[in-house]
Amino acid sequence: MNDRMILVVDDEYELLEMVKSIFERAGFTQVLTASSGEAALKMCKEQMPDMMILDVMMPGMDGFAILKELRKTSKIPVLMLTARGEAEDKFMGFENGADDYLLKPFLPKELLFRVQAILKRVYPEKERKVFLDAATVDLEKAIVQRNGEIISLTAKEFQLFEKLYENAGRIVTTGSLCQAICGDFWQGYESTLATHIRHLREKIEENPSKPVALVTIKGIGYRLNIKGAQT
Amino acid sequence: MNDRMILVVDDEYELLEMVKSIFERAGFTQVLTASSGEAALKMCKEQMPDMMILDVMMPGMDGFAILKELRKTSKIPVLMLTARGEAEDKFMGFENGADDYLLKPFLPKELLFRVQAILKRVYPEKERKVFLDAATVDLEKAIVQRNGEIISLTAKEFQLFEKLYENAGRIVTTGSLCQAICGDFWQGYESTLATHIRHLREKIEENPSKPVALVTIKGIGYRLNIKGAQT
DNA sequence: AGCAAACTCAAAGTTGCCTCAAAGTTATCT
DNA sequence: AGATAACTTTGAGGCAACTTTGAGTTTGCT
Repeated sequence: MNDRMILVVDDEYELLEMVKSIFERAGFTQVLTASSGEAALKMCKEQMPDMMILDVMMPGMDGFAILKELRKTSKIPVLMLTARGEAEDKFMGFENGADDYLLKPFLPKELLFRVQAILKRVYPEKERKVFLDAATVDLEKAIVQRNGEIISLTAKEFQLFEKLYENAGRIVTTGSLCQAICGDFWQGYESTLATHIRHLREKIEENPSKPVALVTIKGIGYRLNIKGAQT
Repeated sequence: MNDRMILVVDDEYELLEMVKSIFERAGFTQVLTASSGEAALKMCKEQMPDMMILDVMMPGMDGFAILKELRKTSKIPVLMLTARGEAEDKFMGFENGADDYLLKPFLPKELLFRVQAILKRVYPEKERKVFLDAATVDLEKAIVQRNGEIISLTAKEFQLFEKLYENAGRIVTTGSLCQAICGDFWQGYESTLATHIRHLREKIEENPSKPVALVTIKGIGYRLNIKGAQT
């Protein structure tokens, strides 16, 4: 879904992989990594990523030096990762042109949210709205508009809708949907999924019992019908 | 965004670029540079900048000479940069018509702050007001107007509101808000944040227990809804 | 120093999302 | 048509997150 290119820079292999997987799990398809300042700067020139995640503490060229060098030629947004001891240095990072910073250790959710906030701010997209038969869903704000009324989606409902929207017009299996909501070990979650489907229908359908947009494909799964694209 | 035109005058390329990037990162879109007194004076005539940053120590025409010459024709505000040794000269600068001075080396934040203070003083802006569902917040004065009543915000409440306002319409994570208020080591501050949220709601909401403007996004953070931009 | 306002934090109270099960309904197959 | 499997619908319980209150501490002002 999210096709922005992200460059993660850190000397620790562990952290590099962790951050990379956080983004990949979130649907980012282009995640580059670099383990030194030199490599990072080179990659920046060649690949032109949309955003950089930069660890401050690195041997050789540290995060600040990299940032300073980078700023001579590029304005791409940077989020810095700093450890506890480096507290006051971080101000330097901010003033030198970092867009945000995060203290280690951090929650994956926190990192994702901040990166997405920066991306939205720097590359303002047109509204990501999905038009359905009876309602309109705003993917930015996770809200539904129906009859002028504004209804907000819960976390699970939103995940569910996103998964369906990614495959709009096509059938999505029950297992696939369960996985999108509750992760890998979803066996036995089917009945709960049904409840979420119900709740989502109550928000996006004119008549939840006679669904038009989110239809059941018996024995297989569900399909979301959106307006403007039909098959 | 700040669209005031700023002219930076210095003979050192490094400093020139640094100052320029400080302003550009802060949202200034028109930053000119000049590396000699002659060039600076010429630019002043042609471009009519709104403000000048002037280094005292320069070969040829020094800062004082430039300022003296400038004042024959212009009243634009000037902030002078002086090195430590030139401390007493500062009085000369002041008397010659400088609006402020700053000792090198300085923190970018400090420079920005002073420049913005001067700009506000010299070019008083229209009111920066935020309209909410039940109240109006004045960002200059840090006060809230509701039902004709005037309520002032405390420091933390104001910081909190500013952070939310910067991201108006978007979700701001709890961590981000804590960070904005109490700095870096915010883990464990969440419950205090909740209290500030409560107090802020008591000031800006009609019914703090049924918030309309400052809404909770369960599990993630909060969002500020402002009037005039909504869908 | 003394006071008031602001801040912090913990503890109790509340909300609402998620889950799951049980009963009802619909589609499909023979 | 009847049987069966799949899906729908409802409701109740649990739990984590959020709210609210109050009391203690700090801060800033006179």
